[in-house]
Amino acid sequence: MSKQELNLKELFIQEDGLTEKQKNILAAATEAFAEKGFAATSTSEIAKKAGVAEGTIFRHYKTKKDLLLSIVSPMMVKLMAPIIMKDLNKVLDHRYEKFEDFLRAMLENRAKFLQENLPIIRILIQEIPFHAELKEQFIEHIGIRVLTRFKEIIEYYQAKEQIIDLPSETVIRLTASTALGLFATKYVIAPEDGWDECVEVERTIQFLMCGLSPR
Amino acid sequence: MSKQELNLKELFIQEDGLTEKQKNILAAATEAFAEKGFAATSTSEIAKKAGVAEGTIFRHYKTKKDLLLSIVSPMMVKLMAPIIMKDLNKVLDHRYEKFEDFLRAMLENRAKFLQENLPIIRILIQEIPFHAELKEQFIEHIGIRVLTRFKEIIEYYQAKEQIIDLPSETVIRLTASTALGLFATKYVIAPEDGWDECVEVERTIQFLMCGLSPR
Amino acid sequence: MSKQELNLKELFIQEDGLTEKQKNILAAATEAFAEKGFAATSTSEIAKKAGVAEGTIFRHYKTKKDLLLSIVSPMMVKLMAPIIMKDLNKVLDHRYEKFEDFLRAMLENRAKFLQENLPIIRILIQEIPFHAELKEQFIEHIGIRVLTRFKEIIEYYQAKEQIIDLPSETVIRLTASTALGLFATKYVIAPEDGWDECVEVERTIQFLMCGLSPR
Amino acid sequence: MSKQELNLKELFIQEDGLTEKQKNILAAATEAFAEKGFAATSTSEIAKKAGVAEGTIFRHYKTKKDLLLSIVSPMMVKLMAPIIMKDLNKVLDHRYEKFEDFLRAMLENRAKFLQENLPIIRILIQEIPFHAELKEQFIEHIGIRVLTRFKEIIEYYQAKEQIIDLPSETVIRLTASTALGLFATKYVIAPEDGWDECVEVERTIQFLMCGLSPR
DNA sequence: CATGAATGAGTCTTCATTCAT
DNA sequence: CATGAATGAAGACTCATTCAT
Repeated sequence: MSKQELNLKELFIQEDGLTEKQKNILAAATEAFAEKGFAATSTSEIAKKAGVAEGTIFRHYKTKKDLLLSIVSPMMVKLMAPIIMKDLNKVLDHRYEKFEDFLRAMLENRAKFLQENLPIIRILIQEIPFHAELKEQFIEHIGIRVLTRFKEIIEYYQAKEQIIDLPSETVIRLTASTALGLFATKYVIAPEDGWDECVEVERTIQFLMCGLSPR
Repeated sequence: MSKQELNLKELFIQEDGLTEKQKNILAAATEAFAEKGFAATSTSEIAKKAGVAEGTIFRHYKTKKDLLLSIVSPMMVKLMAPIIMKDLNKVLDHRYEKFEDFLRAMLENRAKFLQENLPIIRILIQEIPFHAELKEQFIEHIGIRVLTRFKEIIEYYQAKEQIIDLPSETVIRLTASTALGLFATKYVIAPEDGWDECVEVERTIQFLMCGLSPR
Repeated sequence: MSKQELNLKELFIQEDGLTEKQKNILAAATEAFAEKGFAATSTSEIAKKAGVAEGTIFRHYKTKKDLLLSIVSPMMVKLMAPIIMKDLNKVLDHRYEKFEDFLRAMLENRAKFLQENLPIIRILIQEIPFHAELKEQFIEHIGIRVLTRFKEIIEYYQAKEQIIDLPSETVIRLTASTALGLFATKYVIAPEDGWDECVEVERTIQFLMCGLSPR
Repeated sequence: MSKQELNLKELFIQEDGLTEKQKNILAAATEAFAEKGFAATSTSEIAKKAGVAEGTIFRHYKTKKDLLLSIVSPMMVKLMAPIIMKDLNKVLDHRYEKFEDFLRAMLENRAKFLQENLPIIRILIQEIPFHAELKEQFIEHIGIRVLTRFKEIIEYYQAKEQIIDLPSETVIRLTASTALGLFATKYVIAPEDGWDECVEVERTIQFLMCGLSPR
């Protein structure tokens, strides 16, 4: 069993009511889906990787798609949204006086979340275009709820005249693009050359602060 | 035949040395791959959609993967890289005195390119993680060549002290993230609510100009 | 189910660890291969004849060629070589004083073996030219081992001055040709007219005895 | 074009009324059939090897099987039988006084014939079991006619009391087996070790002379 | 005549899923 | 609960053959 696999198993270990075999299946499926894509992964492959019989998969997950949803949905429903909410509360409770501090805290926090859930997020991003349920769930759990939350925050800092008075959607778009670009560079492109995370994060924050400063 | 299909056929009509059937196949495959993904699309499906026998596909494209590469490779090799190069030359030849003008021109030009090649670019983005050849081609044709060109341009404007003196890679990252975020919002997220393209483009440019202005 | 098929099934019934379906598959494949040749037999045909789903064949035999080897290899590895060895020991242990007695015993024994394994031997003979693995196995199991054994026997009778003092390879060639010609006539050519086996065997033995008598 | 191929083309060059392309097709098909078997050879393969378009094959030979028969039938109808007859006449005209001389002449003559037509004879042997037409033709052209001729000859020498007074069929069987075994050893088995043709031929003749001598 | 694009039935093989053990 | 043999529909791909050029 590879190191990667072990990490994946740990991801599902906190889940309750899951037998050892179920965790194995989820871990194996996650690894395979992330690597080859949902459609190109066979259930027999997952079974072999998980060390269970093919039938066992279907005892726990009615269909292959069910298995996908069982991996990806909780990530949105149970993990992502609540964590975000909780974190956001923390963020606000701390009452970061400056938008810059809020930004720095968020970036750090999301970076950690990403790091820990990379394979599942990969699957989510790759499969969303092909599965209507996923798209709906995403819009419901992430889209609407998270967006609403962010709007409040943006408006909070706009009221304090720390950031430019554009529509909050636009501010979120610009901020999110910049942040996602940072993470994408780190995980998709960077590996090769010298990537100094801290420095790049700081540059990104300064860029955002300047770009969003009130005119 | 749907309107979408007709548009796709037009995309391949300019290609020379392709029979009518080949163009049908490419259009059908492009539509299907973009819609369901490469792995989830069957060759029989493509054949039906293209109005040809399944065998006909394999007369022209040795394997299903060959068909994918025949759609996506020219997009990189023949279309993307050269167009970018040519456009960039135009950009520089025009000697946009201000970085802002360059930015505006680029954004407009790329938006048009995207619009015209959306389905193929979709496929490219979705399939790159699963096909080593695509990744290699992308790095070779887009990654290295385009990046090099952009570096020169960034350094040109840095020398003119119009933009901040960060490493050109960082400037490119920030600019590209913001631009891609703009396009992504337009194509993936926006459709629903009122999206005023011109305004958003202008806001994005202002954001970039401020974010990248020399301190 | 034809009588032939039943006979074939009996051939595989002694094999252990084979399910009923596997035996059906082997019997059906043997019959089909013998009748139409390996390349001209389709797996769907075998499945139908065996009364199983096509997928079932591939659960037990990874490829069609695997199925061929599973029929033909054991015939060489497990059956032919050992039986020959055992029989030859019996032959020598009986210490047939006269070469003629040895010849008669061998002919009778091999005739029985042939009779029982005719279809598989047909396949073996027909497919050997097209499958390198078969050729190699044949050389290893039959060619070298059997030939070595025969040489010893020939030399034994040469030492006793019962047969002519030619190179043992030549004696084996002449004897084998004559024996195989006998069997070939029986199975390939004869069926039609009156074929008195006993008489022909005796004539063949007399022919060999005279042909190989010391000058 | 390989040396083998050139030889094969020469084989068909004497045929009249055949265009260059037809000869190419026959040569290519002969080589391919002999190498991989009829069923495992595709017409496209033959077309490529012959340097013609696929359609060209079907212009000259209605079906693939037709092509097989066009290669193999003349070998029996035009070449084999007549040659045998003519040769046999020569043999008898020479009035070989001794059976031994006849045997030696025949062996030499057939060896040459085999040598020159090896690939086609290979195909004939391999495909006869699977094609009823071939079997019929063989029986008609070779079986009956040749057998009848040989019978006369055997009886001729029996009358002269040079060979044993067994049924002529039996004498032919014994002689043919021995001769075929000689050729088989030469072409199928021998290549490896030192095979002294002349010596082996002589030994074979002596073996036959002794085996068939009147008691 | 020769071509080679087109065909669609057919090939081997894989798949998700079921069910008796 | 877990298993893995069994399934048959579907997958990618090949084939012999046809026909317009």
